[in-house]
Amino acid sequence: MTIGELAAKTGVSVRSLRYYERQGLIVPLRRANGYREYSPLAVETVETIKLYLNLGLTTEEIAGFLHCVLKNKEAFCAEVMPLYKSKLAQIERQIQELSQLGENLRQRMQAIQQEQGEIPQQREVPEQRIESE
Amino acid sequence: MTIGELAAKTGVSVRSLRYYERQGLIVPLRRANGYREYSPLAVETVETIKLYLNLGLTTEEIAGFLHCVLKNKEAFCAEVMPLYKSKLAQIERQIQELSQLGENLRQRMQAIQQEQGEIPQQREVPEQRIESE
DNA sequence: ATAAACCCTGACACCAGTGTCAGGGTCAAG
DNA sequence: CTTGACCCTGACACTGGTGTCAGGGTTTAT
Repeated sequence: MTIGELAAKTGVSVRSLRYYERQGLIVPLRRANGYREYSPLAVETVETIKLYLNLGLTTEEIAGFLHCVLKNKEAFCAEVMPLYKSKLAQIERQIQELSQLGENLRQRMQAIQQEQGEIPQQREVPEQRIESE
Repeated sequence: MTIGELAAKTGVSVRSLRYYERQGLIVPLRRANGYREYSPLAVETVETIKLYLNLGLTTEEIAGFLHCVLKNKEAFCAEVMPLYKSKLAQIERQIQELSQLGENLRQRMQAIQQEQGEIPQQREVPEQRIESE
């Protein structure tokens, strides 16, 4: 199977397949002419990679346990749980930060609306101040 | 005031001040020797930039209304509200996506723990499958 | 034999802000 | 006059996955 055929079967671009290879996720054989030769199992491998990418893992993280989960059930791969835990913690940190940002934005928006309510006549904006004055 | 002095007063690195200048946020005068010369007002300007960066705005977005808010109250700058609204919507989208990711992770973690509970004997991992086999 | 469709590698671009280095000028205190 | 501290510009790196192009080789069907 050539890279183009694998791309068609999995919906992953040729570009991305070559990137996964560089990341050590899927390393095909080579034909005499230099073309990549993928085994039929490669389809399942790529689908697995897609699954973990959709879980928010990076290719580098996936590289750490992909070989294991291709041969075993996820539960047998000791690398997986700690990774999921730290990834989940990281996601929750990000949500926390974004929530704080959103709260700040809401407060500012509310403050603006109050000011506009207090001074309904919309004053026109004067000329801008330039730092180099 | 030189760029180093402004950096010391604001806690913003020299590198970042030059970046803000390239983004059009703060444009100082130049001395005869080419050194940047900042007015005392530059401190306030940089503090304002910091405030908006902390709100999650980009330098490009800040550039669109910075001149206005330096001269007026925020409420008088028509550019601000729509920007806040779209930024807030964007943040909420990101939170939504992260929450979905986290939910998926939690479900996988739970599934793993159930499997481990059902099959307590920890089988050792066999040799890895290599794609190029 | 030629054209179309495929393959190869290497490289730049994107996003955003910052660190850091190279290579060179300036200024102030000793 | 020399030294150290400061300033200048330009450039690369980082993050992470993908698009895209250049420049070139291969294969397949006509």
